[in-house]
Amino acid sequence: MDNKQEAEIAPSNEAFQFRMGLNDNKAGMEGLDKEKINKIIMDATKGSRFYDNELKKDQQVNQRIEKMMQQKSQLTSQQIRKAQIQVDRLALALEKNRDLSRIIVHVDMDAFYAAVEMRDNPELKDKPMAVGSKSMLSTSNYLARRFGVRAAMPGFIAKKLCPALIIVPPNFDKYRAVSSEVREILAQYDPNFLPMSLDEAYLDFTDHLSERLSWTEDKRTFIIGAENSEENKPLSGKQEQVECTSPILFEDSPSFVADQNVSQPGQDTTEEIRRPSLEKAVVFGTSVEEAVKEMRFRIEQKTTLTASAGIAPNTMLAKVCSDKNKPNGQYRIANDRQAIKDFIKDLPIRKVPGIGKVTEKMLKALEVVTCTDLYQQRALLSLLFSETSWQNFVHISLGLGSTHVERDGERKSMSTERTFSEMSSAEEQYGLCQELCRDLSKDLQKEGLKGKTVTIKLKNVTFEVRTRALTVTSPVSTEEEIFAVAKEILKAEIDLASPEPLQLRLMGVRVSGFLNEEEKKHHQKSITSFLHSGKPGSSLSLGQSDKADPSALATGPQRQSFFNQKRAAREHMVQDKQALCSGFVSDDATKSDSEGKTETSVKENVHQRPEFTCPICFLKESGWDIATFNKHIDKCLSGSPASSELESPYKEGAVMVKTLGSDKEVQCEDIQYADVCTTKPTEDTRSLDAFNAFVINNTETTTVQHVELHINVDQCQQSIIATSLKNEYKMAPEPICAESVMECKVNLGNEEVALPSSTAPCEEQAFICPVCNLRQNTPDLTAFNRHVDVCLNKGIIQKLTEETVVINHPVPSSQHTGSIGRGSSSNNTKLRTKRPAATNQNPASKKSKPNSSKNTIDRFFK
DNA sequence: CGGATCGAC
DNA sequence: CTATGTCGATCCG
Repeated sequence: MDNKQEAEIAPSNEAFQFRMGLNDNKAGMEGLDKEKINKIIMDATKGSRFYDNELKKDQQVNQRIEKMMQQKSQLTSQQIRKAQIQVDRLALALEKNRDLSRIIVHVDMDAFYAAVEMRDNPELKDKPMAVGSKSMLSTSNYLARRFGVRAAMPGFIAKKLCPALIIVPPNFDKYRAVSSEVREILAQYDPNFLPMSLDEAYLDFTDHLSERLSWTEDKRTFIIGAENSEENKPLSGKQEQVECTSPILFEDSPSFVADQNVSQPGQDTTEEIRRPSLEKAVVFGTSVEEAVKEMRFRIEQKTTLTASAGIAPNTMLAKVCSDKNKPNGQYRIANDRQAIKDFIKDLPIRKVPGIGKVTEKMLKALEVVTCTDLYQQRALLSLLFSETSWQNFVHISLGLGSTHVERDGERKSMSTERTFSEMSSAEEQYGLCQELCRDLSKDLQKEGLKGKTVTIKLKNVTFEVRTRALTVTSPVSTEEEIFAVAKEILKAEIDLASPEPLQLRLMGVRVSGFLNEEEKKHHQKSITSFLHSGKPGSSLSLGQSDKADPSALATGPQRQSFFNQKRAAREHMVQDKQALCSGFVSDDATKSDSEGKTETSVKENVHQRPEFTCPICFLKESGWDIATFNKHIDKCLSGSPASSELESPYKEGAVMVKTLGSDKEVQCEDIQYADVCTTKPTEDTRSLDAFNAFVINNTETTTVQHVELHINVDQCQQSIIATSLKNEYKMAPEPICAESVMECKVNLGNEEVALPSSTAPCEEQAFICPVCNLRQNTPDLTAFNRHVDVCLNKGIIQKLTEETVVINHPVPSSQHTGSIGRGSSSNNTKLRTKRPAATNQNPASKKSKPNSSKNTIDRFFK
């Protein structure tokens, strides 16, 4: 038993291995070496129930890896080659589209909580300390880190590593206060900066920098020791300025405080810096580095705390950079492709945000450790991981990331949970559950949220976690409402464990499935506020409103909402967009938030016009009373067309066809554009042209033989362009149209993707009608387009639902028949796959099947 | 929709 | 004695 245990534990111990930080354990300093640290941790860990559970989790990961390796062993070189082409195509497109125009900064306060505590209590300054509780630490100072004391480590283990460790309970209010001081400074470099937590934020410095270029020197001059005057203003505004005659120009790498406390940020001589006698003016340059130094300088002046920063062309790289010269340092990757490549080359994947412990281990099993490995194995990875995952990998290995900082949308859930000493009595458990519901309901009501899904989370004394959820029809928010649901779930769990009591160490309650703005209005049956938020036109203003006021719930973050989609679709169909505004509130009404004013103006508006206009389908009706009108809107909102006059939004389609000769290199001339509008010509040719231009620029001379098809439906030009780059064969936003055309056109390389057998291989310079499959060897584009138009008009376009359109082909070609919308033929499934949102920062997740965890589930709570 | 898992702070 | 709390995303069934 023992032997076997040892053998199994050995490889798993990696999970507990301590990772030495870059700046740890400098020679001559007090501390522990890595081996000692690991031994102490192991001794304190082994045999605990926590450890048992960790081992079990580790085993599960190992099983996933095993499955993955087995999958890998069954791959043929053929498959890999094919995948390689696909992946490379994505990589090529991404590379072409690389945006090097932005300068993103990630700021990160050094050991934030610990630093604040040390600042406010001089006794702590030269002692190892950490902030947290006996059971869990949230951060430690740099002295404590030499002993291996880290965030997310239980206090009792930290004490074993470092008996002298002082553990300070957290003061979140204080941290929040300091944080907002810091944020005031950040806002001056990017008013739209994105805070990730109290001590971290992303900024887009691009705009600041271009302005900064024209700034006079005094706007970039600051005084040391002036942090107490509400803000260290640029010199020009200062009256009591001191000896600005000899400004200190900053040198390159050592920062302003470097000479005073380079290795010991905790022990800095803040008194001296503060003392007025030391006041000096410093001038910062106009470069990025200087600007960021200036920002860090001001943070330190104001708070006596240091920050580190990373500067890069995108958020992912900036984040990695900010870690590079921490603490109290900064690092920049130039906006230059080669610089990025050099940086990425040996970067361990674990460093990149989104790659955690598990992903690291899985990739390690495939001998992927650095970003270079990640790139080299891209084809393999695309076959072993989910689409979102491998595409994320490709992004990472190319050093790509989000190039803009955007605030998150509305919250999706709210929860509270508590850990406690073992609890077995059902009575107690119900009581606790109610208490949690009470707390949660308070929080929910603070934000005015109601949700339809209640989830409870239970953790065993053996650390097994299980969650149980229930979705109810009417949204809940009060303690009673939530508890009514939570109680049911809890009861079911208690009953399930039956004679045995539940032995819990944690319980949590979560509410999700919030009503969105529309649904809220809907629920209130308040048509006035509905109209208020539904003013057309606001979504056309190029996202300005978003940035300007992210807190404006009424109009702001609802970009992707059902309502806006409908509205946008409708707007696009109407030639004169101005016309839409008639009958709605005027601009200033939506703009100002003075409630009474807008309310009345809306009411008047509705009152004075006996004619109602549905804000969703824009149907006008004069005979309605408000009740009928509301009913109509309800119907419209629920997704079914409330009016038969509602036109199909799928009026336009445009197909881009590239016809390539076999094994011939593609030249720009080979690319033909066919506009196959169904019933109406495409309205927005400008963006279509942009799209074509892109494709043409993008083909270069690849040897890949393929046909691309892009369907352009309703208003989504932009997003289609963006997403089509991600994956060529999934780009059609309207699967029906895409498939029906694809089937006769697609010819993806010689041995590649299976095609309908009747499709003859394309010949060079030949046009094939996407509808009737007719081949025309005379390359007359206009004639061809005319033919396609005619052909399409013969086809009957039927609107089945809001989302599906079926084209009945006049040509009885076998592969065209059948309803393509629902279940359809095998190899086309990809075409129908709905794309994920085109976000860059996706945490990786795996495709490999979940381990049959039946066993563990059955044994849960035993 | 429900449940599990990952990842970040 | 003693291993957090909260949130979003993703994947699978």
